[in-house]
Amino acid sequence: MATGRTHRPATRSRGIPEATVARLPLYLRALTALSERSVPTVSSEELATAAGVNSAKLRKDFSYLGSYGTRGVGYDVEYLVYQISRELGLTQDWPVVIVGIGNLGAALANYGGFASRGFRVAALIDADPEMAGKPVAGMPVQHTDELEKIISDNGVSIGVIATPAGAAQQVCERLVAAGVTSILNFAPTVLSVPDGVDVRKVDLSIELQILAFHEQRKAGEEAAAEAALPPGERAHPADAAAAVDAVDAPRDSAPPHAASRKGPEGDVPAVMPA
Amino acid sequence: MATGRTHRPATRSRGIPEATVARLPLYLRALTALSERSVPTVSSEELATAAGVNSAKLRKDFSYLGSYGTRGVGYDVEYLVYQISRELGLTQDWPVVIVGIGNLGAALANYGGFASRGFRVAALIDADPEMAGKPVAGMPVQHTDELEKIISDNGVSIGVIATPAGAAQQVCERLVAAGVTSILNFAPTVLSVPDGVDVRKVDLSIELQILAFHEQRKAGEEAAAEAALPPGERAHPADAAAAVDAVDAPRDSAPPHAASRKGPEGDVPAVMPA
DNA sequence: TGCTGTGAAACAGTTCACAGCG
DNA sequence: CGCTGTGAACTGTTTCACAGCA
Repeated sequence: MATGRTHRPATRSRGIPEATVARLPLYLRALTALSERSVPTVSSEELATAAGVNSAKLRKDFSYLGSYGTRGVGYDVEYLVYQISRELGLTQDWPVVIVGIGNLGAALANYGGFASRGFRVAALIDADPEMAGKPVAGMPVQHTDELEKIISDNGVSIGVIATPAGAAQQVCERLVAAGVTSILNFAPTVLSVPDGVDVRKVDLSIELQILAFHEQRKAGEEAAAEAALPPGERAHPADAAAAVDAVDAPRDSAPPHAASRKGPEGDVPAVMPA
Repeated sequence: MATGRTHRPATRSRGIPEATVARLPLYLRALTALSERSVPTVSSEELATAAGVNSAKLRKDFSYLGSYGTRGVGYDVEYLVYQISRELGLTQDWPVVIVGIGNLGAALANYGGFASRGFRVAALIDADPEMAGKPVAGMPVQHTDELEKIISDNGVSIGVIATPAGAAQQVCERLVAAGVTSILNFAPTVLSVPDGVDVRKVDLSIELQILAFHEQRKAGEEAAAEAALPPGERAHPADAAAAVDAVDAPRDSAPPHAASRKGPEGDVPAVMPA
């Protein structure tokens, strides 16, 4: 996902693993909730539950930041909130621009969670001249022509792309040329960026497709369980899934395109060839 | 993220790694684009570039699905589209419900990428009686009271939660009780679900926070480069980041809460203790 | 005593590099 | 000869289990 690690020769310390970084916001959210309830301290166990991870992982994660806990007691909530915020760079304000004010862009502009944690929407930008001047989330939409000026006037380094796929790469290039070095991409396309620019993507339909994969597999397992095949050469889950498939029959798109192929077994894979 | 792997003792084959599954939609998208341009075959190199990964990874990924390529030539685009679609379970139709028709929910309802790849929005559900009956994306919003009936009447197994955080867990429980086994959660909260239910989450502010982390680090590295400290005991990037911090001064939230702490070095870590 | 912090083991994912097939 | 398919090495992440401190 995020790319462009500036090759640091691992000079000991301060190499916080990417996986850990990705969880810090989760911990922060849980801690903020505790803080609001004026809970003074938490154990790794409690906090881990609240954040939806296991406690060993949480402790390991925190160990990369330093020794902020007290043995026998736990972690001081306020202090941890501060340390994690600082580590994430949230003790400063990050102006962001949102480019592409369609349904999604507008929803993002209205999303409160943005402002609440160190991010400030500096501008909304859209290519449609009709949109220009119209208020969205209490802020006038500006035209793409202004993009470069907006970026430099506001010192924006984080851009959010919510344009259609076709426009994304071009917008991305303009953002980068204007000085943006981190991009959150909602357009369903791969962005190519120069080294040193980070891109993270959020793709709704990809997430659904991943769920569908697991869903299909579950259906397969049920079927397999019900079928109660004789043991020995037991069917593996995918067979059952394939069976379900056969019942439903291929829906749209490319039909099997004849045999003459060497997939595991024509189209309905049985047991993998040894 | 996705949980509830039904412990299969790895009876050889058909254990497609989660990381690979997460990339299949990416390959599929790239392949679909090629297919539309009537490109008959691609090499791993070309396809990898289009999908934004490296070719070794792509070949390894495909090797989990079977041997679908031709040595010396590449992959047949149409055939691969079909195989990946099938593997992902997209040869069947998945009805989904969207719960929570606020800005984001409405944007999701209007999002075309849903329908285009095997997913069909079966219903839009909201708790607000005012919303009931109103058309969103050409479809009347239904009240939460109908949730259970909608799920079972349509055989929905995938639910999308776009409610405020406070309502998410409750909605989740109702969805699960009604038969949903895969959930895509946009609410900024941790959902707890029984075994066998998959949850994937999309959290805008988390993505931004991860970007902020890297952004801060970049700023730190620049500063370190400019400062040109004497070599030998070279400052590591975090020091510079801390320095930036000091200039900006802690913004909102918890102040340092005094010394008496054993973090790397009080509040402004210098060089890590040996 | 109860909890953190962390080495060490286990596991997952990526990259390398090349054998082997069309 | 060019490209796939894949063992093997490597890198990153998670989990275990327990020493050690408050």
